[in-house]
Amino acid sequence: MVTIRDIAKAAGVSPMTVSNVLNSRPHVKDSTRARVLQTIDDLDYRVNIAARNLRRGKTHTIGLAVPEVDRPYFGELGAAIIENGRRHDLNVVIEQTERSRENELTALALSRLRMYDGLILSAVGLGESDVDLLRVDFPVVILGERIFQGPLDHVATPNEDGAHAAVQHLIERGCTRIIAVHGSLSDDTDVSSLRHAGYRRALADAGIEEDSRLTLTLDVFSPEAASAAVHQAVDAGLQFDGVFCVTDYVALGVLRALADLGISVPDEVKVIGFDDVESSRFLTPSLSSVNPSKDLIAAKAVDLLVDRIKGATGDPVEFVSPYALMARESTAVR
Amino acid sequence: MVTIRDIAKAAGVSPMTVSNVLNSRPHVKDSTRARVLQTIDDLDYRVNIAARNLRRGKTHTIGLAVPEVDRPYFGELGAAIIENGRRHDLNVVIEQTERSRENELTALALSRLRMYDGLILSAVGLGESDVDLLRVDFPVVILGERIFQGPLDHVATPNEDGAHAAVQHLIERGCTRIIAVHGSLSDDTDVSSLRHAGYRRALADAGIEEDSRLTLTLDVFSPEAASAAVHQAVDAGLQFDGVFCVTDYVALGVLRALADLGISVPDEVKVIGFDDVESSRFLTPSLSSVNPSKDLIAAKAVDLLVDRIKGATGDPVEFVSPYALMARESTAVR
DNA sequence: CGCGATCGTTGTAACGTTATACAACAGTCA
DNA sequence: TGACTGTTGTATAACGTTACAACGATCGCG
Repeated sequence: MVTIRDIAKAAGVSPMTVSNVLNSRPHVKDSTRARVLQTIDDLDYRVNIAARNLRRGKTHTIGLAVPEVDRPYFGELGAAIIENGRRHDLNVVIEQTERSRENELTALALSRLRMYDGLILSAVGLGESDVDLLRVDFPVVILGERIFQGPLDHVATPNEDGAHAAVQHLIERGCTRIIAVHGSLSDDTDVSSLRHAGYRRALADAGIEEDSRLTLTLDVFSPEAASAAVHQAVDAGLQFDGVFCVTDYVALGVLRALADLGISVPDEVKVIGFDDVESSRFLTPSLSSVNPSKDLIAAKAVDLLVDRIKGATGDPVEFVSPYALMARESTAVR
Repeated sequence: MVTIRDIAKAAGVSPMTVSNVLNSRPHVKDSTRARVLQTIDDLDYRVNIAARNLRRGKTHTIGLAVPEVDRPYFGELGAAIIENGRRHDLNVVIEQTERSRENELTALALSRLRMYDGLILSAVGLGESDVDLLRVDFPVVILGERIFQGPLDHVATPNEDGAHAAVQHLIERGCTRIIAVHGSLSDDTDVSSLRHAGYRRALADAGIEEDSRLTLTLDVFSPEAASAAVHQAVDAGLQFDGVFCVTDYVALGVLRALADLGISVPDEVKVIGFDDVESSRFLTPSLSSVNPSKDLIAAKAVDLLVDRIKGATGDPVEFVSPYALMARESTAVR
């Protein structure tokens, strides 16, 4: 392995001068700089990042831990975070927690942390009860779904208000019997519960009485499961004219099931999702959805993290991103 | 920052003994071990990974560089690689190259490399002409699309044969005028060119004469662009009864355009994609596609990389994964 | 011409961990 | 008794980089 010392020897300078050249610091004569660069090129030298990180105590890298990298929403979120990281000269690496509380704690607390200057954690497994475990002396921003009044900065999705707007939109378009398709409502702060609260509030605001049979709960969070749930509901004779899906990902299965059953969207049933994933615009029918301003979420999360990395010590910040309702064919009136 | 030395002092042992405890090495009395562990817990000590990596010269982490993390195919690939990495106790981090040759070279050659024990690079910007730049003395597996007879192990997608099977399938279902929707055919080894070759061979095998007007080339690789291209072709009066899409991602735009134009799939036009992304099963109509055995690709890539990390020095391996044709509604005959 | 400021460069000492070699000690066996 | 084995522990010296202080040389200025 070629080290800085080899370069120094070959170029006839001290290791420190090589280091100065590598870091484009001033106070190096142009001719010396050129000679060192030439030597670096000749010997095909590469900086050893581990050594540099050790010495500097910084890695210029932040981690992004998401539940699943193969869910479109998290792919798009990752791309947005990477883009914002670049603005601050930060390298971003993505890790997967597999939706498990344990892995989220691992990402958060375990040794690996030390390879990053900070972490953006999209938490779905951790809950209010884990607040004490979040007291880490390390820059972390909690992202996305749950509400935390914890010790960490939090960038939240407008879950309840967004869901409220979505369901209100269905009601405005004439729906009165609206199904809600959710993941399991494990506690009061998971995505499904928060969005369900918005659903209920919208019904209440419109004076529509809630019917618990209209809430379909999935044990697995997937289009397959959503599709199966809709099939089962229809087979059981459930009447409905609208479906609010907790995510676009789930809506994919719902739309598919309705097509299988020969139920026309939007004529017989209107469907709306949440997340406004790229592909939703291209489905047939195109899927109405709530856009949670992913780019803003990413920008805010990175900015907050950078502040903390720089040493900001203020109280934890809670930021709820705005949302926009994207009305498309799946909720059209004709 | 609490170091191993602090623990040693507090527990009344040498730093080396703490290290031995941390790495569960033998030759430490149980009582000593317990005392050290207690001290570690008391002082809330965490290993400094940078220091350990420097000293050990290993990181137990591999990188996966993909063009775009927000394309479903790469999300799914990432998930598969992570899963296979776990089998070898390897941490996987994902980076984005933005489809640029330059960034791919950066990921490959630049300093960052040193934070990983190896790299899996899904190359779309690099070409045959860059072969010399690939002579790195570092474990790297090239993934996916292009053909390389380079100095590195290569796990290839069955591009030509898969495309051939897809187009043959269209022909068997009665299509005779088949559009091909591609990205730019920049050289002979990019995805589009390879798959296009399969398209042409299938036409030739069936005795269908090629019509160059039926090849639609996108300058941007997106559903939007694909949709626009189909609109334009139809407006120009182009007659066709089948569409072969270079990826499912592009097919999304094609299906959407056909729906906009009131052209029925599969009755008037049959459509097939490539990649067999998860959502394709749920589209209406569900999209026929070529499944390139993503899991096998991931497993093979990780295995090869692990071998190289362990020091295997044999000739570069070229592995082409098998494919499976998934016939769905978009190519059904009724 | 003398003095402080600036420039270009260097030596030294870490950063926190671990590989290596070896020391101290107890027990075993001939 | 002494040579040996095995256990438990430690001292030392790195890994490759960079912060810091300090050096001689050059320069501008009064």
